[in-house]
Amino acid sequence: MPEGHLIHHFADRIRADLGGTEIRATSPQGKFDAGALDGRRLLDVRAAGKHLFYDVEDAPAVHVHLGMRGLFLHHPDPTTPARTGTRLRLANDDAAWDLIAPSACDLLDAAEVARILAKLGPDPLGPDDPAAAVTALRSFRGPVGAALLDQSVWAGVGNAWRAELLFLAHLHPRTPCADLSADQATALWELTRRLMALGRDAGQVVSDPTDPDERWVYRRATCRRCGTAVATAAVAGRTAHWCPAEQDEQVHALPTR
DNA sequence: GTGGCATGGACAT
DNA sequence: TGTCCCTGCCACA
Repeated sequence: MPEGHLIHHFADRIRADLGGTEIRATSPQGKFDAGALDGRRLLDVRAAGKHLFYDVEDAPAVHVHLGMRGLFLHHPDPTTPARTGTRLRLANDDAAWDLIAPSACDLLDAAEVARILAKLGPDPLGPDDPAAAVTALRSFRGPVGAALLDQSVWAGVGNAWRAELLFLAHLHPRTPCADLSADQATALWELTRRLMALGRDAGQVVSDPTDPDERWVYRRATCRRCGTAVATAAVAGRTAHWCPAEQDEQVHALPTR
């Protein structure tokens, strides 16, 4: 679940529930020292790609990364007991938000936060910067299927989005980025922004707005559009899914640059 | 009950 | 490229 759209989704919800209020911070699991945050005001909750930051008044920032297995749990009743293994609970009188199994939950100073942000490429759910996004994608040395997972190219895309976006763009995951035309790269960026924004608001991957629970190729046996058996192979170390009938290897079909 | 896999990424090699 | 780490879910005994 935790690709960039969900991180933005949770940042929006947690900000709405807890932002601007004094929070109680605890670590039911005991693996995090919440003392520096407890009783202080939560100023903001920010998402950048797959990273989330809590800005707390007069305290270091909390950097959260869910990795593959982390999750946020919302409790409308803040007295609900936390499940065992809850790394961090932030609560006020109206709600509690629990963080489970993150790959990162650290207190960072401003320089360390800046260092993380500096490594990230344009975020499709951040301010629109098509020129930077297109340049980053087209100058990547490798296939587009690897570029989309590289957070320094675009920040927030994960394996599920990679599969669905490349399907909709008719791009084979092994298409070299150097072969992408500016128009293709721009179209892919715009598609990514549009769908990930729907995904952020819905709290799930949305690759067909008319049927948000469906996928075109990701983890499917057959292509939802044409029925061809979905092909899979590791691209950049993760399983890529594509429709061999609709996503040609573009070795010869070379677009204008 | 067990084992394998996974929507991620850091680090060693 | 391989290894490791955070846990949940599923298929299979």
